[in-house]
Amino acid sequence: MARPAAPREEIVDRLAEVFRHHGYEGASLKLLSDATGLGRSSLYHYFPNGKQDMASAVLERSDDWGLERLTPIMESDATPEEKIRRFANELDAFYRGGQQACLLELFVIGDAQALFGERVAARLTRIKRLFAAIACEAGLHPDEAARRSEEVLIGLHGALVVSRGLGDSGPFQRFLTALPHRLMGT
Amino acid sequence: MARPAAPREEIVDRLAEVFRHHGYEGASLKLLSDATGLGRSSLYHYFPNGKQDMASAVLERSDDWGLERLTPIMESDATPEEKIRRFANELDAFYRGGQQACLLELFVIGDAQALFGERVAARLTRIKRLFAAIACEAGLHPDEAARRSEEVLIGLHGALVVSRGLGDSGPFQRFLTALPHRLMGT
DNA sequence: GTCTATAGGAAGATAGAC
DNA sequence: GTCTATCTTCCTATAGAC
Repeated sequence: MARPAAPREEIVDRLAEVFRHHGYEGASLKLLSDATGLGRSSLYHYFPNGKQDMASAVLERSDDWGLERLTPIMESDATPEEKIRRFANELDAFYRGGQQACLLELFVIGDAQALFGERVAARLTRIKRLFAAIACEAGLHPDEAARRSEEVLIGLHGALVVSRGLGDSGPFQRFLTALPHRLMGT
Repeated sequence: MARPAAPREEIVDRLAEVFRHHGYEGASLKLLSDATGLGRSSLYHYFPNGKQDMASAVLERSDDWGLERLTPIMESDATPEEKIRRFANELDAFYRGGQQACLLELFVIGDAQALFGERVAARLTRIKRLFAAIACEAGLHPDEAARRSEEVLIGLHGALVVSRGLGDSGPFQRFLTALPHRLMGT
């Protein structure tokens, strides 16, 4: 049992680790309790609806991460190339070099699908639009930007799956390196 | 409870459906029993080590599928372009137009990771080599073929995640269409 | 807020009759 | 091979004292 996590944000971060490692169904209350250092009762105090609330909070915090880390980059006056390069750095840190699974792929399985499927779809769509916006900024035709942003969204999640499946960060790293060219290159 | 499945192959196919829909941890014996029409005892008769054996059989059958459906294409005297086009058709059928999850991504989560992680890695590597072989046949330099086969492997799994996450077959279909060009195009 | 205790059920797995 | 019955363990969730 880890030391107790005091601020709610840190609690949710530790919950996220468990969900990302074990998936929704595999994340038992015992694992969630151990990871946070909080007893079952304390968890239910913070999250009255139990596991479902915890997963929801984790998903929301992941949304917040996007707003906090990605939006400022978008709104900066950097060039599109520079923006996408910073994006790549953020993604690299967020997914720990590709060894950390994405919640979105975990939450379209089994019970979680019914609970969070729509939120997952919405989030995927938002990320895709973000990529498309950068490509448009770089001067690509909106249709071409949409096509490329889908490719890049696919590449991101595929690279995570493959890197984790092979136990090798290489594929994810190579994807991030090629990302600017994939999105906007000729 | 579905009608009983007689031949072992069909039993394993039905087990696979459950694993693909619910993941390893989410696939409870009740679900597995209902899907096959076999009681618990019967399941343990066929699979003495329970769920672990069932998942193993499912993984093995998925390997067999590759050998039965993909190897003949590889060994045919079709052009590389024709081979990859047939590959795409097989993949489309196997993943039901992109709405069916891949076992490999499900088995690198939680408990399944420890049990099947190495087999998953081996299988990913084999698929990658298959793609690379076709690209080589098409005349690409081995290094370039390796690079492209990784991209295509990433694209395949990413397209599955995104299509399922969005509840839209479009991304997977577009990936399959672009597959020949991605692997061998200029 | 956190503790202990426990309900109530579902999980994986097994035994023995047929 | 399949059935019923059962075991043990684990699960989510709640109640009530502190």
